[in-house]
Amino acid sequence: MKIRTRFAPSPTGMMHVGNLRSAIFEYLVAKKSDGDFILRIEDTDQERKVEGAVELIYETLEKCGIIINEGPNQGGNFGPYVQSERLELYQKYAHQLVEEGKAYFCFCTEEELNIQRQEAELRKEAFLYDGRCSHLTKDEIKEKINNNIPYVIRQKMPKEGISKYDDLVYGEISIENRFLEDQILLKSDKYPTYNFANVIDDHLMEITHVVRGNEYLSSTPKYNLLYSAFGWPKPEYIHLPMVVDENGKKLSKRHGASSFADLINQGYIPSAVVNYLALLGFSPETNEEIFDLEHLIKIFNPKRINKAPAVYDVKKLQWINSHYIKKMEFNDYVSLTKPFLEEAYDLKDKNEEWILELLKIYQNHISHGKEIVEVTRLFFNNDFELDEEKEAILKEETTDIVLKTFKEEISSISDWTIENISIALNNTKEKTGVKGKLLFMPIRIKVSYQMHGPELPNTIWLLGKETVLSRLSK
RNA sequence: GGCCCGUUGGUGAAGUGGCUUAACACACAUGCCUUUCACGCAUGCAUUCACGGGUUCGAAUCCCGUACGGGUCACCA
Repeated sequence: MKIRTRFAPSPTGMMHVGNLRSAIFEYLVAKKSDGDFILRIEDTDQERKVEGAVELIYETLEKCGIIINEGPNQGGNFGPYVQSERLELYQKYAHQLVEEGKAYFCFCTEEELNIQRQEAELRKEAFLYDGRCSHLTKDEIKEKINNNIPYVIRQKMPKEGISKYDDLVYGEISIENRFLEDQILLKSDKYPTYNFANVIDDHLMEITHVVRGNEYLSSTPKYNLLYSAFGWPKPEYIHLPMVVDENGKKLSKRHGASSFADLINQGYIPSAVVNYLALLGFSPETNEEIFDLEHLIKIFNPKRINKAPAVYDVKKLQWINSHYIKKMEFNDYVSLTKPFLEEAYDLKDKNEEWILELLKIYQNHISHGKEIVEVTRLFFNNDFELDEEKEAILKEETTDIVLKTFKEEISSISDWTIENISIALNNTKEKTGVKGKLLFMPIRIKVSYQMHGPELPNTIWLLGKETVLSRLSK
């Protein structure tokens, strides 16, 4: 049987990295066995629907190189792929269960239930719906329906026994049935609940492997009870460990840089983000950490997904991204970084050669596109504070003579080239007898206000003779 | 509170009963290279796997308990 997985986001606006990570794993599970990856839009919550969200999902998956086999835009044999277009289906199946006596109409209002909930809370008990509406007679039901009293449809859950299932990652999970509530299948607005629509669609779309976050670990028995009620085969379950922030909390939308679009806007590379996200809860058998999607499919193995929460570590993402930046073609690197530079600084009196050289010397130094702005600030601003460490170096006894000599050497350069600047540095070494750190540090600090940076001659060349002389004189 | 899940170095994370005197990566430190730094290369960094018991000739790996962390208990998805 062909393996089929699905990514089933709700169109609520942005693409969270946690969602993307699920999509990647779902894609990997399918592609590992040459299966199909399906996109299904779960828009049963009318209130949270956001305009343009579906387009954003498409755009994101495309940037990441994830190819959708079936979905709203590409069609397929199991459509429609948008839940709001499948409403009759849910109606039909919910009523089928009612007719078979496996579900019932419930006329309890939200207010009534809230009161019961509060009472249970006062008694420090967990609230479970007591199933009172399941005892209504046929006539009572008919009367209420005729009077247009709103209702929901609830599934009758077993009161005793144990439900268990095998998760590919977490192993056997079991829960006592008495903790399960008669779950709502159809809401009073005639829309299905998430759980119900999910099961119906996964079955009708012949999904073989359900891959999702482990927040569903304990509600999966409920899903299984639904499959059982219909007599349908159950899918395999692969629950992914949760993605948490550095404090161990579930990654929230407030967390900085947690949406894919944010990362791209900061100059992260989609393939690097995919690479990093795949490492969240999975580790390959070999020690490699840098891989593209194609290679990832080869080395992926769902058995190597681990159970402990995965920490979303921006430092590691940056490291991976910087790796991709170093490996980039120079032209691509320019298109990644140049817009950030143009946005942050006034470049109208700089020529193209200068801009390209500036970008070039930082290709090995930045972790994401936007970092080019901070790192090149010294070319556009003069107001920098020097810390104690730098001041200490400027107080070295050889500093004055080094700076004085170097200034003279720079002044006498007529042809402003990197080569000639290197010669000037060398001459300074010869004339003063100072070398190494004591030679370079004072010059670097005076000229760039920094202790670290790319090649000094290149930096000086970019700064220009005038600026260098004026900074050396300060 | 009930139920479910997790807990390996500064950080991420391998490891599923003996090849482990616990991989690898990030970070950090040192050395080499480079007329500095960075890049690159090399080396170092957990006598120990939350804690306490148990099973075993042998446990990070299996069992029980405790602690801590997280998830879940909606007419949200």
